[in-house]
Amino acid sequence: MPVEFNEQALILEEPSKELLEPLFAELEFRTIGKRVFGDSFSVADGKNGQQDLFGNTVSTKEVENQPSLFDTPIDAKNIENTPHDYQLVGTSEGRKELISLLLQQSRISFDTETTGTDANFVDLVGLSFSIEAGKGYYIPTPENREETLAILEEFRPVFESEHIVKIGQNIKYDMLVLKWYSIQLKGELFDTMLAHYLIDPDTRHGMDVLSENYLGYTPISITSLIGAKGKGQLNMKDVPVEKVIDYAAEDADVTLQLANVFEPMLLERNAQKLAKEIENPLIYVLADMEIEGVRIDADTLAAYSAQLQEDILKAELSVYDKAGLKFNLASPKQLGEVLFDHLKLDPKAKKTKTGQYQTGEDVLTALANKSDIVQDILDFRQMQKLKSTYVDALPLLVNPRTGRVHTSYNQAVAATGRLSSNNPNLQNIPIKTDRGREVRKAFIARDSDHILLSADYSQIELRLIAEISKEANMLDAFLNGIDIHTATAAKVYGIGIDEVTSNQRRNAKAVNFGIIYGQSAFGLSQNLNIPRKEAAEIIEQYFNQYPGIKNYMSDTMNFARENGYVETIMGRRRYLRDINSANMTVRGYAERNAINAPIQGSAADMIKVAMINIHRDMKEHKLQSKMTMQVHDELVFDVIKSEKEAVKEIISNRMKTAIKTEVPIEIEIGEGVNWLEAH
DNA sequence: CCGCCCACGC
DNA sequence: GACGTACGTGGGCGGA
Repeated sequence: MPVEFNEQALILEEPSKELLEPLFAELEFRTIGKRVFGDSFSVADGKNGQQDLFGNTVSTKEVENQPSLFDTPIDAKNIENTPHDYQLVGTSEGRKELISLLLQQSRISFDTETTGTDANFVDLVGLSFSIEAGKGYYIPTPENREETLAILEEFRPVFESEHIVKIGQNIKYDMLVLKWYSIQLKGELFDTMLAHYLIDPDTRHGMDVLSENYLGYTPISITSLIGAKGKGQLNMKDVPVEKVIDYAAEDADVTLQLANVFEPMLLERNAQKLAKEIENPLIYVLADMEIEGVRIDADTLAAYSAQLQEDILKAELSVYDKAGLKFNLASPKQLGEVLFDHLKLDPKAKKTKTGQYQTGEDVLTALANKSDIVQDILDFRQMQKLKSTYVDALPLLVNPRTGRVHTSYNQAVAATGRLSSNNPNLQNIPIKTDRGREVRKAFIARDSDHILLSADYSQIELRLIAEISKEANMLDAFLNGIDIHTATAAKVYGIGIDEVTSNQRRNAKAVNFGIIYGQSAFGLSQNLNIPRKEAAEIIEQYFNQYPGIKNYMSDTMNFARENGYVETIMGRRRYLRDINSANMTVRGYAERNAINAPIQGSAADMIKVAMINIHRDMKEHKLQSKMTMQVHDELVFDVIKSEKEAVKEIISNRMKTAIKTEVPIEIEIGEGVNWLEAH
């Protein structure tokens, strides 16, 4: 791996964790944490220390008293009342024995303990393994990097074995930590977080909650080790090793036990293939993309920031001038009061449920003819957003080890099967406005020998709704290569393709998107700013011309009502608990999910398959170029110029053929020195 | 610290 | 009469 390690960067006193904390708390990714509660902790601290087969101190606790009905609920199992055998493996001889034991296994679970939550910045503190429920091993790693590397070298045959299945909870994190130490995990993976994501994507997938729900066992909380987050929280490396043994070994143990529970559940829910052929293999692809990172032109952003700052100030002063008073323009509450109480721009101004005036973009735009203050406010908002969220934030996330930004793709957040991205979020980089597009120019190729290449699926969700519904007219339009929104307009308005006006196409486009989301006539009328009656007529014509779509919608809803779930082309399920609710609002939400989830989810399935195949092809052809970003229907590559044609061929082939369909799948490939040019 | 409002993407 | 377009991430405000 072409990564230069910088010793200084490795000794981070304060890993940048503020941003990650909420995410990891939600995932209960148990490496850094929450809050100390007292000290009801009992570990192998000598008083029950014994020698184990590795000649190390053993932390064991036999169940002395079964909990009585009167103090602890019977199902509230925890380390205090549950037999376990968690061992410290702290010597070279011990490790040797453990490694030889691990190498005999067909599957192992493991976990890493680290100094923080961002795999790209942390140091390793220890490793834990489990090969049998109730048993676990903890191997502390020294603070000295060279010594840790030496220990990891001992474990390399285990991690890099093609034959041992590696079980983990959010194993991509551990994979990345190991990659930063030049260990390349290999072999089949089983991620308990992803298994549960396939079993029930709408619920939570953190280890603690999974353990409680499926094992009836409450794991040791991270806060009992490192304390509450905020000032005074310890780092895992500062926790005495005897405390970490149980915590870490229990993690590996619980993970193994969860895998044992989830494997049959995956089969029951028809999700085993998705796990084995899509989600688990994709972990390798995402880890490679993340560690590769993306180059950012910090100088361009710095210059743009200064310019924005100037323009923001101008807009702000203009607003204060026109309003006749100074206030905090960044405060929607204050702005609402100025616009509607002081300037009285709209006597019927709507308020939010918290009693503030609404000042969102659509509200402001509707007021644009009342006062030219509105445009200044919109400009201010837009520039402020660009500056704070992108222009100023991105350079702060450049990793000093690599000079690149390394996003994290979350594979278990979006209930439809999509990925999400954070730190930074590379899936919401601006594109719609000129000011926003400037940000895209700052995403650049690795060096002058490289270019960025962007490949987009064209109208993938509409193609998939045509595919799934088998709607003949829509399939025809795609098969004949007619622009789908123009074709839709011609149908809806009963005119020829050549007669469609740009306004008619715009309306048709809005309906096409509305259909995907289960939009109503009211929603369409709002969106297009047309009378509700007109919107209803357009929708009626739409269903007349595309009867297959109408059938798809009612069939899908009936399926959901009967089965309690809907599914994608690949069988990815989303359970809709509220589909039969008596509450109209709640049920309506579930019904829209029933329509949308198979479409959005099938598109997610397709690009995931493409990514796995592209990744494999690029490795097999020993190409140096890298896939670096995924934005739902787009893949971005950092391509060495000499490989351009070969890479294009692989991308095009694999994206088009990821899933066999009747509807033609088309992609667009662009290239350039930056992301804006490539797109 | 956290919920709300707002705005960026697909 | 209320409701009213899917899925996300994140910055800043302001009340607790």
